[in-house]
Amino acid sequence: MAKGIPKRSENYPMWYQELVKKADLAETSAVRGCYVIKPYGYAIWEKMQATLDKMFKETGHTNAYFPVFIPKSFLSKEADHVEGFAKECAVVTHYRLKNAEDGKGVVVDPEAKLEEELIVRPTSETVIWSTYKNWIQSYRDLPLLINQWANVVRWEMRTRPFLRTAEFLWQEGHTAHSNKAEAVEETNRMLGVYATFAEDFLALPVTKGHKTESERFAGAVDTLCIEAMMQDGKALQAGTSHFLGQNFAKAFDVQFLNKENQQEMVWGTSWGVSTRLMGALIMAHSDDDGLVLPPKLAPIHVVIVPIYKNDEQLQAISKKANAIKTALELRGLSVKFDDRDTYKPGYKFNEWELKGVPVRLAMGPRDLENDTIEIARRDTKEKQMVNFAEAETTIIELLDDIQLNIYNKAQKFKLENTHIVDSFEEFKKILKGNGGFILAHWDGTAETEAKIKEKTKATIRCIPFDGNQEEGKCIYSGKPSKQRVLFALAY
RNA sequence: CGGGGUGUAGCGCAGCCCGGUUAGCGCACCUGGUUUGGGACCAGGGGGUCGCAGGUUCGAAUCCUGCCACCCCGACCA
Repeated sequence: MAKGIPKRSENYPMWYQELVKKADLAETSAVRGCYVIKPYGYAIWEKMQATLDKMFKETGHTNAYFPVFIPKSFLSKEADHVEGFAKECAVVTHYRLKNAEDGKGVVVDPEAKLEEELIVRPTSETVIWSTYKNWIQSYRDLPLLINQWANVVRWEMRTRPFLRTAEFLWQEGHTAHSNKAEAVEETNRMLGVYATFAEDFLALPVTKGHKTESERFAGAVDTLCIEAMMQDGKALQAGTSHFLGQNFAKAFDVQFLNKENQQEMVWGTSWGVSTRLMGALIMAHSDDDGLVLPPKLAPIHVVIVPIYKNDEQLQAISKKANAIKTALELRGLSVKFDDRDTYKPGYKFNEWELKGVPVRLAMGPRDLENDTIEIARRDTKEKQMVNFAEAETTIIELLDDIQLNIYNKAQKFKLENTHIVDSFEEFKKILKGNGGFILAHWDGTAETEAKIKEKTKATIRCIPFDGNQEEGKCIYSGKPSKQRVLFALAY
């Protein structure tokens, strides 16, 4: 076991936080609730960004950037929206400091009070729709498909690295359409992009579905989401895509002239994923030895650790190590030759395992003699000895296998911990035990949903797309229901 | 904002109850040497206004009072 990390099974939250710290992903900062993302953690985020950005462009979107400050009045234009975010906004009231009269530091200059306070964006619908009003006049201006990479601030009471932070990095897509069908299609398309990204890159199986009315995004007509299962059985919302209807168009008076020369309100969508995905990645795959990164998102694919007793051996090993490094790099892989002479091999093995590097190569005197190399995979910790000449192809195949294996393992875990439940007693029993996803009937009312939450802390994560239509009785009220919904404890 | 806890070296902690040499240990760091196929060892070394402010006392990390900060569990949330 990695030194200093608690066991996953013993204290999951602490294991998670320690892992984030020990694997060099992030650390607490001077500002409460704000975290520093360290270079290794940021490198993973950059990989996610690059992949998503490509997918957005492939679906016709372009990037732009809007201001971080939002005039207070903007936020109140959409009633539900302001209600949803009002409680967690950082507000800028002044624009200047001055030297304190007692000579101790600086104070806010009361003379420099802003006429209208500015809100540090918790999300950008309002600034963006106020801008779209100027950009959209005709049906020819539509659809407008924009994405923004940005930071947002939500003043949360309790924070946890990556999962919930006062400031976080994300992308937010904001699109405008001439008709409802097209906007709905866009909402679905982008949820699909997220699901594909989660499954193919994060190696994380997700459940797609609709949020219930009470869990819906503030200002949306419909909120779609992908929900993933963490290793403690809790659910994590990994991405959302909102159909905004004409709510923001009405709030900001965004109209267009259609082909018949009639004014119409624009239809909108918005969708986002955040650095929370980092949390998902960590919690879904890591083990007691540290991170397990899917090759497609690993900043370093292969690390080479030399084992040597003297300079001549190191020279000989370096030559071969650099040869395989170059060969793999030509295949587009990121390879690290760890020739630090300040640490022993055992230390390096543990360190790279902690950091989740998918493949480790070790080469020592024995390998020089036999013309072999040791290949170790992070996910299963299996090692194999192969002829040096075969190393390259073995590694390439191994990386694909690891990506697949990590996904399959997560998928198996998800299936094993998804329960079909027909009584409230069993429902409570499962939540008290290992948790997981619970598929149960619900009468469709917010009252029942709230009661269940109050009694069990479990929430409806989503109404799954792939749920079979079947007659049943609500697990709590006994009233008729047509479809099972997904319940779970959530992050 | 409720309930609990902790502040002592970069990190993790002991010492406090029962006041008394120069405040200690592990990790990390620096120097030298031996090591190197799963977190090396030996020797030497550097680093502290014991959270802050008062008080009690011949004497306070230790006792008392006040303040501050942070963490955990709830409520809130991507």
